[in-house]
Amino acid sequence: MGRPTIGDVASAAGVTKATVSHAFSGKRPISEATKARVIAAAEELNWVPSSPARALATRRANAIGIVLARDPEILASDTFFPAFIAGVESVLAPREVALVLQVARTRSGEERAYRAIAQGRADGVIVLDLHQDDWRVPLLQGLGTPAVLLGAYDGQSSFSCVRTDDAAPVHELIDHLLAHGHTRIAHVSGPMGYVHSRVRAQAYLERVGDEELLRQGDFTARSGRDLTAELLQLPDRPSAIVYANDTMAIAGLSYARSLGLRVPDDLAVAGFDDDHLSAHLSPGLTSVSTDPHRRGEVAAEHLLHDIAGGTPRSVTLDCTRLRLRDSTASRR
Amino acid sequence: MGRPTIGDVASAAGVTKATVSHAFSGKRPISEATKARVIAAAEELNWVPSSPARALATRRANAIGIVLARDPEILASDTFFPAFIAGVESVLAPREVALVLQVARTRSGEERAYRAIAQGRADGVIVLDLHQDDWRVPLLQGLGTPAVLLGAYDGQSSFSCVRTDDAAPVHELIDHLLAHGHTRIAHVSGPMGYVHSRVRAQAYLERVGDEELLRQGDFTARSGRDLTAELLQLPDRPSAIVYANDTMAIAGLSYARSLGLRVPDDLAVAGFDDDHLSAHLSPGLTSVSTDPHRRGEVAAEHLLHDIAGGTPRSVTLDCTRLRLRDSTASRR
DNA sequence: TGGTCAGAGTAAACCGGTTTGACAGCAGAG
DNA sequence: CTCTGCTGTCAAACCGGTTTACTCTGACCA
Repeated sequence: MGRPTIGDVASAAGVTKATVSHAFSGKRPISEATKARVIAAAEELNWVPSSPARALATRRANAIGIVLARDPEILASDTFFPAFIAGVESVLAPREVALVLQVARTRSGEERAYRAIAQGRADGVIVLDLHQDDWRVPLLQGLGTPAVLLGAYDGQSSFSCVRTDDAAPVHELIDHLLAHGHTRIAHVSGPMGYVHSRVRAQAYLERVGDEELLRQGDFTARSGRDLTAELLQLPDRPSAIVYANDTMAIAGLSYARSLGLRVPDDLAVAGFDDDHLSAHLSPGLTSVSTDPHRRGEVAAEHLLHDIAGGTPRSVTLDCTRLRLRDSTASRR
Repeated sequence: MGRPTIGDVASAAGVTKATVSHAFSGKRPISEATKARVIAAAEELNWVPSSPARALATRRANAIGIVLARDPEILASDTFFPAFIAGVESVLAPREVALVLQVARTRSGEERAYRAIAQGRADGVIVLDLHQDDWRVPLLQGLGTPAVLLGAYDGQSSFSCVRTDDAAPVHELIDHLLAHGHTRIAHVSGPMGYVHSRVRAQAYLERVGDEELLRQGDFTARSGRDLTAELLQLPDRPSAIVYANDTMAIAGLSYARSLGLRVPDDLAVAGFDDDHLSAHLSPGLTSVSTDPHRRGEVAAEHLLHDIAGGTPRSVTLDCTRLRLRDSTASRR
């Protein structure tokens, strides 16, 4: 005999499947005596309801999904992701909801993954790394799957949104640099397709005015290094570089140093994300902490709320903070 | 009408459910003409088979599980985890197998999670953070669930094992320190319940001989700091400290510096795990890289192999490498 | 004394797939 | 000309739960 089924429990307790089901769900009154017998039998047999069977019958997977389009390699060096997942799980775990993770490399694979989720693998999804006019939003809307968008979506959507104010800390940072005498401030952004990259770059431009010192990177250490090299070769090189994440900032910082430049005296450097080691670098790396843990919690809460039938709500979290450290200390 | 079912596709194509199923699975011969009609109908309706239904019928979830007993907070600052997941996913993604992640805080929650997986949420599990005589091994054996153990399990088990040689790089490191004149070398370990912590500590003891300078930490920055403080207060304080992970090492390093000690001149420091930023610290942190990505790949491959009915196999990967950097440079 | 109603439980339908057994039609062998 | 075998399809059973419709008691009320 394989794993025990509800039928085994039922006959062990001398009742029918329906009674066992009701005894556990409480959706129908069951006498105390019977309930006790059922529970004892279930315990005896070590019965746990089959989740596919339950999912099929209730149309609830008791799971939420996240589809990652990122290259697994990039995932690995990302500081945002584990903290975000941890936040999500801290909400999911007590309710015994599982998290289904799927990585897709191609657009069609990604689409299949979302479809698979929509038809039963999970009850809803959290959408990360929003693009402008992201195609996933209409897709999910068409599929009728509850979803929570992380970041600002500018189109129409009936989904909950969890936003943060990324512009404010960038403004604050640039104002700080300007106030300390920097006149040529560069920015190494993330891919402009991402809404969050664009918002940061936009905030930079609002203060700096033109795109002369704006370079588009891709969040990898390699691009941080290469674009730093490019910027430092300019005839009138920047005295400060603001990167869209810490990984690029650190790669840039190391490279500048390898040229003999001193940080912050010859070049001020700032990142974004506040990797947990950034405070321990030497000099400490100025960065913007974004509390991905909290964002994970809130996103998960909103999603569960929507799945339960609540009306989608959008929030803007106040959780971005500029962390000034020595890499942008005053110039002597 | 809700999402299309196989029945909708069948009637659209003018055949029965069985024919649709066979047309896709190829388990029975179907004429080219019919097959084309079925596929067209499915495409037209945007049909994707319901995974709970399929899972129920085939007893295959097409997913593998990982249960994390770690506190979500610790997860967030862990460098091993995202890279490991990335490795796992790089094997899973092309086969369209999903990864089900469950975090449990209590022992009973953890047990429920494993039971839930065993009865259908997933087809197998990867077991992380092995303890000595880990209770999960007999549990999973009893449940009959395929599993892959990450690390050495000393008891009997019929599971595949993916091991690494953690002792060799520790030996190499300590020999290096001894060769450079260090006589008092301390070790801040992880919790001794973990096999990997124990292996590292054991390797340390094999070279150092006694436990006087061995302290048990818990992988958090806080414990790294506190135990460093304790060690540095000793009358005959150590000249080198080897930590069981980078997070503790960095916290210890910062603390030592805050006391005015110079690294490596007054105190040599080494970590374990080789966080991607460790090479960029200043001084660069000596550490041991363990290639979690590769371990994830291999673990996933073994698990899929076992799920498919293969006989479990154990491997020892040669993927730990000592990375000597300035934090343990020669004393002047 | 008959009617209503709540409580406890049963039997069967259903969720959406897969798989098995049966069968019709047709080709080739004996 | 029948028998066998193969191809292509259908109908029904099955996976393991949940849910609905229904039955049977016994208590309460008028």
